[in-house]
Amino acid sequence: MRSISQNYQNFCLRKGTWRADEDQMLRAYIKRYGIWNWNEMPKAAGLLRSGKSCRLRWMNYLRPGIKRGNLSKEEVQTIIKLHKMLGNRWSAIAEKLPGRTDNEIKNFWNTYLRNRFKNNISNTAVQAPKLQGTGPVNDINENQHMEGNVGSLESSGEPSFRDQPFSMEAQMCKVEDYGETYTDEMWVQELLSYPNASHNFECKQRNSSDIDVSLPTSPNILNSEEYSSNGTLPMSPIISTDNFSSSSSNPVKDFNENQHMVEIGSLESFGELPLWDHPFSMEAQLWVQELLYN
DNA sequence: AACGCATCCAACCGCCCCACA
DNA sequence: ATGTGGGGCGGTTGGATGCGT
Repeated sequence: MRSISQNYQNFCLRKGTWRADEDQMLRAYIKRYGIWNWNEMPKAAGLLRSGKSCRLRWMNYLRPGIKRGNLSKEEVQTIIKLHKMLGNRWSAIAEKLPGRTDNEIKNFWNTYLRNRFKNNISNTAVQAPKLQGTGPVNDINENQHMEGNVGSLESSGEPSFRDQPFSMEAQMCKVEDYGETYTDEMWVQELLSYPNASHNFECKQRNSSDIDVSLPTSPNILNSEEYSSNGTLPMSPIISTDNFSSSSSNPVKDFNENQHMVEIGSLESFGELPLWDHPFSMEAQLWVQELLYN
């Protein structure tokens, strides 16, 4: 139970964006006295801020060693990899990225990645993530070749992943993930193992046997050389059903002319799971591959 | 120039965990 | 065993900014 004086103090506290002088006061105080008690420090430092607010400001902005600016390609890859393993444990992910904060990673993920999956954008007008004040809006052109940059990916000097044309078969058949070759089957299993997917799966108390992720026959595998030299991405790529068994239990039952998976096993029942709410768009696939491709 | 919409991200909020009395 | 407070975490909000018309 909070005391009246505590409530009064909280009432008097400032909120919102930190001013430069507040930053300076907090920085100077911690430099001199160190961190000893977040709730008491603001008063001692002469700040009209809550301890929580001070802690957050320090941890996410003022702390020495904080990196500002775009995430590097390597950092993005690390985030994706760790998110696969850890889910939304942003602080755990941040530990592996020196200078990056959990808040920053969380924002990045929410903005650039989750929304990419969530949005099922028209398959001929794919918009790449836009970076505020740092780069151009990226559009995929009529030939479905992405142009521009994604975060700081363009700064690597390496040929853009987007410069490489992909057939839909190639996208579905192979994704390089840190040296691992992903088959279609692995791809589906990987997505099923997605932390949120399993969470929602548990919430719905579904039997795991409801989902059959096996692919009775393997689709043709194209290596990177093959699909990078295979001409341009077709305007309306359609994955050949010949690549899959016609088994009714096939999770990748169909691939329609709109480049969408019509049904992925029982996944359509994951109502509240954004990833599964929408079928994979061309954009989502390209985006993931761009980030994972070496 | 002005307006509306979209996007980003710093900051806040509520909850949880843990140490300690 | 229980209550309390500090710290940490993930989810969400809203102000700032960019962009298109």
